[in-house]
Amino acid sequence: MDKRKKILEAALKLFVALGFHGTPTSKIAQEAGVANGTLFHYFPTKDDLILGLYTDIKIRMTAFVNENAKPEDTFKATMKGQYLASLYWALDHKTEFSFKQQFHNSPFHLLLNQEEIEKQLKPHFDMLRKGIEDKIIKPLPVDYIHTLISSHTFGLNQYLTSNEFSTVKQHQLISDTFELLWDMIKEN
Amino acid sequence: MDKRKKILEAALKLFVALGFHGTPTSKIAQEAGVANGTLFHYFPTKDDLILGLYTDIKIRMTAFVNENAKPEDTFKATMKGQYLASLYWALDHKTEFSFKQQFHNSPFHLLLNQEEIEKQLKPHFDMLRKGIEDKIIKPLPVDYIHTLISSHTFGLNQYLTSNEFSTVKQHQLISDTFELLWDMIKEN
DNA sequence: CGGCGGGTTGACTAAATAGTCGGCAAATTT
DNA sequence: AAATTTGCCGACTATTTAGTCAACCCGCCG
Repeated sequence: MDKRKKILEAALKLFVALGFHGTPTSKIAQEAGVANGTLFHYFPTKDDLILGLYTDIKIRMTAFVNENAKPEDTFKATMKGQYLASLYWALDHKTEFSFKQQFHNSPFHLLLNQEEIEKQLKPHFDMLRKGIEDKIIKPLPVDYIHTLISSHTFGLNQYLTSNEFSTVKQHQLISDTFELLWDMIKEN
Repeated sequence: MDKRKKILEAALKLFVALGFHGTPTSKIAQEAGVANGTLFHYFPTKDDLILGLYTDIKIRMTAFVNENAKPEDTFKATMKGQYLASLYWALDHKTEFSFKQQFHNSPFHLLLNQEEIEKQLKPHFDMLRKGIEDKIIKPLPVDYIHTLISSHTFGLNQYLTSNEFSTVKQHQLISDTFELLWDMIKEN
């Protein structure tokens, strides 16, 4: 039941293991336990499938971060909340995270609507701008700060994924790393 | 002349534009102005070609960084030299950098020899360990520091690539960013 | 009951693809 | 000059692939 979901799950697993073009649609259908035609019923082309999978993951991740990162009283606490939430999501969804990474670093990311991306980023940028106005963080271009934060998140995630740590230690490391990041951008 | 080189150049260009499996060997041969069979004369399989291209780029990059980042008197200056060199290389070789990124984030990176990688990283790790011993930088795991630095480099590069800055401004930004990074890891 | 329609099937096809192979032409060696 | 090697060619093939389609199943409504 819910074959669309099964297809997406199978596609995720295989794309991460074999790459986009390395995975034939027939194998995806097989892995999903679904006929070949059914796949094309839900996703008219392979590109549609890849893009559909990306948006599905993106939506689920954004939902998680929004739920778990409620705005706190201070600017720093709000930022930390978001930082922690996205990192924990990535750790709990390694395959999804790996897919996202692969997608962003492939020519497929060109299929994305640039306007759409900016719209999604706007709240975050607004928050950073406010932090600058209030002289809490350094007056750097917001997209620059954003790039630094996200690559930082990505790096830490890679480190945590390639080493196996206890949950406690992991939490400690994430928290400490946020402090490093904060030192980097806070106004002195 | 030097068909091998022509093949590598064509492969680089097409892989970045179309993805690994999105690029047929026939198109690579055509773009290189070389017969189909010639490609397979130099690279018995497509995987060999991808791996060959990766090592070729890696070698050229390492050579550049080693030349341009001579050990300076202070620890910080040495580190800054390396940081600048790799960033300038990336900016001067955008396509190569993009390929490297795509390669690392694809299942192909599994073809790499893990031992080999560690051997290449050793000098860098040794340097960081010395910095810790001498109480110049914070006593964090060296592979952790390394991950933070490289993701940082990657992020900055992405930022510089997606915005067009003047050379002067670019240099300024790179230098400033190193200071941010340095503040993050230096012992207080 | 009979017919309607969305979801599902899997055999099928037209096109594309990685890799082969027999041979050629220009160096290099004898 | 003959023989051998080497790099190179491009037509060819066996296989794979994305996508099609006619038929089918089954719940639902008139």
